[in-house]
Amino acid sequence: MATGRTHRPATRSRGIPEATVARLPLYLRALTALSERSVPTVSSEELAAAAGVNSAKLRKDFSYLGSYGTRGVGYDVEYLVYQISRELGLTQDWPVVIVGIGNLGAALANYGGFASRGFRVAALIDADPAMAGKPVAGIPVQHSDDLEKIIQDNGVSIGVIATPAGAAQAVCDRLVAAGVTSILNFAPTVLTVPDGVDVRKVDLSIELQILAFHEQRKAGEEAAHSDGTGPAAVTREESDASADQGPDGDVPAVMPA
Amino acid sequence: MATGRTHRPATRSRGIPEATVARLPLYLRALTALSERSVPTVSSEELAAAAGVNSAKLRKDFSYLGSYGTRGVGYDVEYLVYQISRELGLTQDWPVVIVGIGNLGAALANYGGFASRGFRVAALIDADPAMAGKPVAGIPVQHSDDLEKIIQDNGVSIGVIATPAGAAQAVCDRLVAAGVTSILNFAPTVLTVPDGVDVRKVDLSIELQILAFHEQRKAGEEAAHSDGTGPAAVTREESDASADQGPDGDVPAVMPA
DNA sequence: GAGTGTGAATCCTTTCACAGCT
DNA sequence: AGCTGTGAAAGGATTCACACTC
Repeated sequence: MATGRTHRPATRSRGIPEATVARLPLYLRALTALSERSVPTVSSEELAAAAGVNSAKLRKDFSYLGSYGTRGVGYDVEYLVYQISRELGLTQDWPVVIVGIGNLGAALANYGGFASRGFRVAALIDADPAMAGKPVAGIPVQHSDDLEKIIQDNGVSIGVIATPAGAAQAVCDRLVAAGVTSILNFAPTVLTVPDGVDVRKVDLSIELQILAFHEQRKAGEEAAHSDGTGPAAVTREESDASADQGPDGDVPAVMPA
Repeated sequence: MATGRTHRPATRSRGIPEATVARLPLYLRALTALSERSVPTVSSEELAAAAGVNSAKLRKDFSYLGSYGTRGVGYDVEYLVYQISRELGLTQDWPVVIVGIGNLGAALANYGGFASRGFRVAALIDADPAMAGKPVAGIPVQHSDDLEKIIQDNGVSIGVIATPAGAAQAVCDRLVAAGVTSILNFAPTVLTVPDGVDVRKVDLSIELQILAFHEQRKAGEEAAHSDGTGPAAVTREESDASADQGPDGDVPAVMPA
């Protein structure tokens, strides 16, 4: 789903399934933690537990990357970190711009997770002239009039949209026209983009609504029979967060305050 | 994904596929927009375009809810809004607590999308004593010592975790112990919860990493010529238009202002 | 003995295409 | 004539289970 589906059938099989790609960052995070604790190797079982997936899935996922494990032993942590980083394109530095420096944009700018893993906040952009020059997370906000120039000067190909829904499509169009080919959209709107541009969306209220659905069901079930099924036993989360959706994101409006 | 699955073979079988559930909020948003414009009915084709999915999928999704359309005509907007809201459990009011009122927590508290659709921010909770009493989005922050009491007094069953990663599991445990059964997790950690508790996660850096993967692939593909440099100095120009999504084939506008 | 790598089976999701209602 | 609702086909993703390697 999301993202570059298209060019696939043809050419060489660098064919890693989307579902696998979506889990690689998870594995990477777990591996990084192990690496920091100087753990030299892990079994699929251990790593799977740390990442919150099951081990068969993890092994299958890794099999798409190649045979990086050792039978009877497990995986070399450092080596795997490198391989996954390379596969994800994180061995290089990606300059990112964030457009829309409201509460959310500021939160994103301050979010350490970006900088830590291959991403660098190259610029913050906002339409409000009053914001211009003000530093957020140590980076001065620039006015959106200069959007195209900023994109080009910094060679940015990834943009983050954190504007109100009403402004998102226009911002998106300008980003794309200026050369951005990947967009992470936080605005609750469906973005329309040309082919070849990837959009992923993160939609807070949608996630809550999905939870509400399950919550409601639980309430209904209880009514049926209080059952004696042993509760508990521990499971792991997982969920995929942010349904990825097609090349575009979500839906039209109804906006926030 | 997530969610406690399978208990019981399910007598009732309110069996709506997860993938469908994840799209219902999307449809709902599109329908709400139509409703506000007083549009009385929509065809699956139109609604699908607005939601960014294809019409066959949409019809199949709706078929799990029942037969709410009229052949030859389409769907009654108001009626569908009601049916989907009910299915998602949004006809009732869900009190939500947000734990961790940093940049992100504040952004969430201010996010209008919550209040608008069945959710009510019942309380903001933070571990920093200095925050206590300070209003964020008009709601006074409360100290985390009182977490259990707050949950119980407000009958909260949905919690949002926006704390740093290190604090997330402990907060999660306390929420669950106090009665919360659905958690939306923004902290970059895998949460372990008892069976019967749903966790969905939203992970910003994972989304970016997925984009980087595809971005890298694009760069590699056009490697036939030019460059030699990193992704930083890209000059793009592909983009052939025609986002696939819209089954109708309307070509997106690519121009900015 | 321990643990990876992977065909084969299973399950879930999407897409097709058309019968059937209005 | 138009559009929904849905079996059936196709495609993915997950899980099983075991041969194979260290």
